[in-house]
Amino acid sequence: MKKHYNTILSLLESCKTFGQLKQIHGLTITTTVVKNIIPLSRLIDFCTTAESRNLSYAKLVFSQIDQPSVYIWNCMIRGYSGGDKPYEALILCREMQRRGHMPDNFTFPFVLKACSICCDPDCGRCVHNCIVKTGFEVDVYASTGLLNMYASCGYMELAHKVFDEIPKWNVVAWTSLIAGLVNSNQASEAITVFKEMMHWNVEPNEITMVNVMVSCARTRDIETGKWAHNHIRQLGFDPFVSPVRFNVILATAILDMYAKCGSLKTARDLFDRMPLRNLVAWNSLIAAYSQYGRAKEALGLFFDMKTAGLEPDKATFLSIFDACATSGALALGQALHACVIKASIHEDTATGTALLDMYAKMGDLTSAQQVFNEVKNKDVMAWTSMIIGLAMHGRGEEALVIFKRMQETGTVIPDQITYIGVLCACSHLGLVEEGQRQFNSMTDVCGIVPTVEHYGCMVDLLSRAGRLEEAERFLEKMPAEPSVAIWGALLNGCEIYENVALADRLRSQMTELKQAFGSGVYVLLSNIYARAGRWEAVNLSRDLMKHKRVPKTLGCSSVETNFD
DNA sequence: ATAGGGTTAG
Repeated sequence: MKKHYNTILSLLESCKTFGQLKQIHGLTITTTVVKNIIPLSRLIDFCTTAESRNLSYAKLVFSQIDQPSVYIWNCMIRGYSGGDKPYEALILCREMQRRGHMPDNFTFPFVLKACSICCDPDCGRCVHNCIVKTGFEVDVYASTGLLNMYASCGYMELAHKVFDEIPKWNVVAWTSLIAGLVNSNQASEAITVFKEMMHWNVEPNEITMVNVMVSCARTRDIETGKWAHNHIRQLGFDPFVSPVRFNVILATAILDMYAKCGSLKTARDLFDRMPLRNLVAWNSLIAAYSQYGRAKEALGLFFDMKTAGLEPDKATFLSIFDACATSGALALGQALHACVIKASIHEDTATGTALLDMYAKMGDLTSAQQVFNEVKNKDVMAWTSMIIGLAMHGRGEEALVIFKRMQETGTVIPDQITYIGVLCACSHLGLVEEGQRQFNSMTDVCGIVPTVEHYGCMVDLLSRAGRLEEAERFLEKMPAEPSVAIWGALLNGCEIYENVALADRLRSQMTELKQAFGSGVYVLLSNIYARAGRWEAVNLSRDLMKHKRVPKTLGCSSVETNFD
């Protein structure tokens, strides 16, 4: 009996595969070792660790144990918290308490992980209370778990509070806080926290630096990014210097930092030096080429990727559809549309949106609408892309119909971009009252603070309709300096409706500004004065250019070019 | 005997 017991324990020790485990389990039954808690614990441990997880088998063994120890409960909870049914971990934890076992310092990290994955901060709060009640709030693992739980549920104030109460901040606690800030779109705060961590002389590790790189990428802070890269080198784990144990995630994060900040040459160089490139690395560089207007190179890299044997995923398609749109590669776009359908991701919200956006930009609104109709869960961006696509192509009525349908869903709330499309549609249709109504409900009902673009749309709308005084009033209300396009829209109205007095006022206002104006504005002004026979004023308008030493090339608008 | 933080996208 004792001999069997020891044999089984040593067999379990060296057990590598699930097949072996089942044999050993059989052995415990035939040798009646089965009731002994230690081999059972080992069995459960094996079935609940990440590499060899088999939860149904673990559950089977578990159900045959009369009095599971806390260790066994913990293993089961660990297994579920890392599996595809994390809420089962929460149920098990409750069951464990019902059967008279209090969770311990090992239980909490697992349960909190389950709360994070389930995004269940209410449950997380209960666990928090339990941690306080059982006196484990001083445990660094429990606190870090809490910190992560709050951060991943978006409760950064609570995460901060937990962090502040940790007695001694180690690198993991700092990194958790940094990661939490990154995940809740507070990348610049993450950098601040990182600098504070350095101030406390806590040495960052690779995971810290991944988060720092992501923060620099998101904030386009290449200065800190370069500094951090250099620091990684000094710490001796720059994957591009010592690729012995190449950390592909850190390498990709560094690559992406340079890529997002527009240092495409450096990014490309690093990419070429990577001994191992995963899909994320390819996607990062493809996205950068696409976003920095180098569509041809994005497409080239995409084909290289296919040659290298990698299959594009959603992220790849997003960049590629954009690149197709800007380079006018309709045939390729259509072929990839077929690929997307084959991979059955055409119903995916982001993919569908990128696809419809591509068709809309190329003027194929029929296809754009078809794609739009097939998108399963249309979010704001899907609706907005469709609205802007229609508005851009002079199909304002349909744009407004789509907007109405969007409001009727009652679940999708328009954002500031949606309203740009809506106001643009009104402007092209000459629907002054409708445009004003929409502008008001945007601010009053939706609480959106209008940006320069929104005011620009209103100025454009009113100018086209000849309601120049109202347009001027909008100009005065603008939160920032009007863009060239807005001055242009108003001057355009002055020209059409022959309002020289307003043109005069605008000219003197514009002369006061530091901003540069292109020859378009000058031409407009000159025309207005010339038509009114005010030849002496034509020279005044020329001052607008002379003073600011503006090159005679046209500074065209963002508002106009995007939507006309 | 069990534990915490990581890369790409509109």
